[in-house]
Amino acid sequence: MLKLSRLTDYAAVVMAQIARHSQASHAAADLAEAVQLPHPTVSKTLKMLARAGLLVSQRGAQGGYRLARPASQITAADIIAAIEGPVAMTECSQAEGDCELVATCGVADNWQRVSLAMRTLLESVTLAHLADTAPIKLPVQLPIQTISLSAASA
Amino acid sequence: MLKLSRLTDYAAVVMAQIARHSQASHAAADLAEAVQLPHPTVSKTLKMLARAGLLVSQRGAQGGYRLARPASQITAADIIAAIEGPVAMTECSQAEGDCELVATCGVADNWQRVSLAMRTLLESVTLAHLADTAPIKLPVQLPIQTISLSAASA
DNA sequence: TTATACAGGACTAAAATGGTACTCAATTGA
DNA sequence: TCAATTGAGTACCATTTTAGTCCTGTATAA
Repeated sequence: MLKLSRLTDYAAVVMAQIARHSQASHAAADLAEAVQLPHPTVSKTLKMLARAGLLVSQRGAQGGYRLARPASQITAADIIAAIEGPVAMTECSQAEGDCELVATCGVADNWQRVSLAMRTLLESVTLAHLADTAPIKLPVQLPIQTISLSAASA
Repeated sequence: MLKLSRLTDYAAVVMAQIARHSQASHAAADLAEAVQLPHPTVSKTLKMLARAGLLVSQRGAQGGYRLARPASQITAADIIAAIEGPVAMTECSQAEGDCELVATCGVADNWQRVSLAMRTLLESVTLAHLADTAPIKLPVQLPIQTISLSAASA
């Protein structure tokens, strides 16, 4: 299904919630209440997002989380990477050389190109888009063979 | 990481192997040998691909698997769907109405649009592309807001 | 100094995934 | 018609990943 993990899904929802009131500081408990999810889980998600540099945290009374930068400068790829690690479709498209089947595989190169295209797509979607109630406008897909990714990337 | 499962990865490799010699019938054991993977696992993968209608199987002596249609008419999305089910990024983008958090979620619509764009991308990559040793040419990504997906799909 | 709120880590339960084994069914051809 | 070949189906187990909880520590504001 190529699905996001549930935590990643939560992360997106929570980030959107924060983005909609980006001036204020948000306590984990308040956010959990707002999005109707278990407190400890939301808390865990927030910690991961903060460690990835997408949120900044403030301890103590009146503390909480705020966006580390404007919502328009945080991408879907950032959020996914914060929870699941770098966006990559196959093992070998993240860690080079770990796969001892390269010889018999024969599709590695092409999967990596597809993977790159997906990452590009996810990088073109910002938190501002996600949080917006208006429909996102996504890049148009021109017919195949308009451009060679190999030329563009390598 | 938004990764494919290992079985899906195997499926792609095996399909590419078959596509490169699409005239012949391929026994599961031969394919396993060719791609250097455990027989039972390859066999399982082949069965799933056959059940999804991507391969046709022939029992008995001299039997084996063949492509159900030309490699240019089998897409990456087909292969992924055969093993993992329909391509969808979130729970709610496949089964409508199952999520009781719609009210507090606020990002469902937009995730679905992203999901659709990813599916479109995967549908634009065919088995013929994957099996080819030459680099795939992927659709060019024009700058955002060129076209509204909502207008295109809904 | 006390209440608030995040940080970090350990731990457990549940689910998905991957892999194996075994038996059955179909086809070919001797 | 029988034996060899090869896929089909199913049940099972091991491992890993994921999700969720809890506890203790630490920083901050009032």
